[in-house]
Amino acid sequence: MPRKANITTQNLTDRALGHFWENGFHASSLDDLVKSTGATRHAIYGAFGGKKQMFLACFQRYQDLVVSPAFTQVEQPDATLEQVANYFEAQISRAEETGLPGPGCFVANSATEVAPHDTDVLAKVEEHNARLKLGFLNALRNETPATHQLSAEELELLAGVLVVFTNGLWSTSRLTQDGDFLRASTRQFLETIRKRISAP
Amino acid sequence: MPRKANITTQNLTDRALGHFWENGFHASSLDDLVKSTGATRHAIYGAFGGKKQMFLACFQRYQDLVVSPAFTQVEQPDATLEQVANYFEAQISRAEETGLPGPGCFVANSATEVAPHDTDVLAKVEEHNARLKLGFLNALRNETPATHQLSAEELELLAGVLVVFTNGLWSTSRLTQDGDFLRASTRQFLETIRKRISAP
DNA sequence: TTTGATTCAGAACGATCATTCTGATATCAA
DNA sequence: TTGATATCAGAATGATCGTTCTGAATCAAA
Repeated sequence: MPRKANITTQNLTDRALGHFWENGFHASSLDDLVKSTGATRHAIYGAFGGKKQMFLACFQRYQDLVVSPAFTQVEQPDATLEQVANYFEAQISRAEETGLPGPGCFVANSATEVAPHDTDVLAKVEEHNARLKLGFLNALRNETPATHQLSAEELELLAGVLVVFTNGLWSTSRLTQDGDFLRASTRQFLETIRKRISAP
Repeated sequence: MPRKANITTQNLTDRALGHFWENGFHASSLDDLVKSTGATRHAIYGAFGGKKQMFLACFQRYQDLVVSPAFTQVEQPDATLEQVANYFEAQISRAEETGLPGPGCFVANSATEVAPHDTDVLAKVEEHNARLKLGFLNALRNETPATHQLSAEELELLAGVLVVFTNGLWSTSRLTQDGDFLRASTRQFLETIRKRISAP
C-alpha cells in the first residue's frame, strides 16, 4: 500500500493524455511525458509498466472523458439525427475552446499512426468505430419514417458512412483554424443524410 | 557531373515512397530507408540533403504517381459524379491489389501525423485538399441540374464534405481488409450526394 | 596505365530514445 | 524519535536516432 500518493494513476493519465493526443505515440518521448505529467520515470513505470501501456491507459481515459460524455446521447433509444448533430457540435465547440487547429480525435489519430502496426491499439480503435457505427445506426433508424425507403443493409452502410465522415472531420480539425467551417460541413453533411433517408 | 548513376534520384524517391507511405515519417528510420532503397546514406544525403527533404520529395512523387493519374478525370471540364466514382474505384482497386489493410493515402496520413507540426508538410497537404475540393466542386456543378436547388455556397460546402469523406475513407482503408466495404460505403455516400443535389 | 573525380560500404559521432538503477528524501507505524 | 518503506530527482545504460566522415572501390578521360 502506498505511503504517499500525491499523484494518482488517474491524474497521471489525465496529464499524459494531452501530450499523446497532440503529438501521437512516436513523437511523445518519455522526457516529454515526465515534464508534462510532473511525475518521475519511476512513478510512470510503476503505474503503467511502460510507455505503450501508458498510451493505452490514455486511450481508455480519452473515451471516458471525451467520447462518452458527448456520444451517449446518440446511444439513447429515442435518439435521432438531432442528437448526432449535438454530438458533433459538442466536439467542435470543445475543440474551439481548446484552440484550432487542435489535436483532433485521439482515436482517429491512433487509427492512422499506431493501429496498423499494433494489434492492441487496432482492437481499441475498431471497438470505438463499432460503437460509433451502432450509435449512428440507432439514430438513423429513429430518423427514418415508418415507410422505409432504405433497406436494413443500406441503413447500416449509411451508418458506416457517418463513421467515415466523422474520422475525416476530426482529421480536418487538425489542420483548420475555422470552427465554423467544421460546423458548416457537418450541417451540410447531415442535411444530405436527412434528405437521403426521408420519403421522396 | 556524376560518373556513375546506378540509382537516379527518381528511383530513390520511388523506393522510399513505399516505406514512408506505410510507416509514416517518424517510424521510418534512416536505416530502414537505406535498406528499402538499396542506396547508401551518402547517396541519400547527396540527393536530398536529409530525411525531411526526402520525405517531401516522396510526397510530391506520390501526387504525381498516385493522385494525379486517378484524379485528372475529375478535373475535366465535363466531369460529373461518375468520374468521382471512377476516382474512388481506381484507388480502392489499387489498394486491393497492393493488399488491404493498406497504407491508405500518403497525404491523409501526413495530415494527421506530420502536418500539424511542420509548416512545409502542412502547406502541401492544404494544397492537395484544395485541389480535391476544386475537382469535386467541378463535378458537383456539372451534376447539378440547370434549375439549381443549391446555392453556390452550399455546393462549395458539399465539395468540402466530399474532401472530408475522402480523407476518412483512406483512413479506414488502413484498418479494413474488405475492399467491398470501402466500395459500398463510397457508393452509398455518392448516392446520398446525388439525391441531395437532384431536383426534389 | 595513370589520374582525378565519384560512389561505395560502413564506421564514427553526438544526441536522444525507453528503460533501469541509485542514493537521498519524505512518510507513516511504532 | 526510530525504523521501515515508498517516493523522490536524476544518473546510468544500452540501443537507436539522424547526420557526417573515412578510406577503399569504381569509373571516365588522359
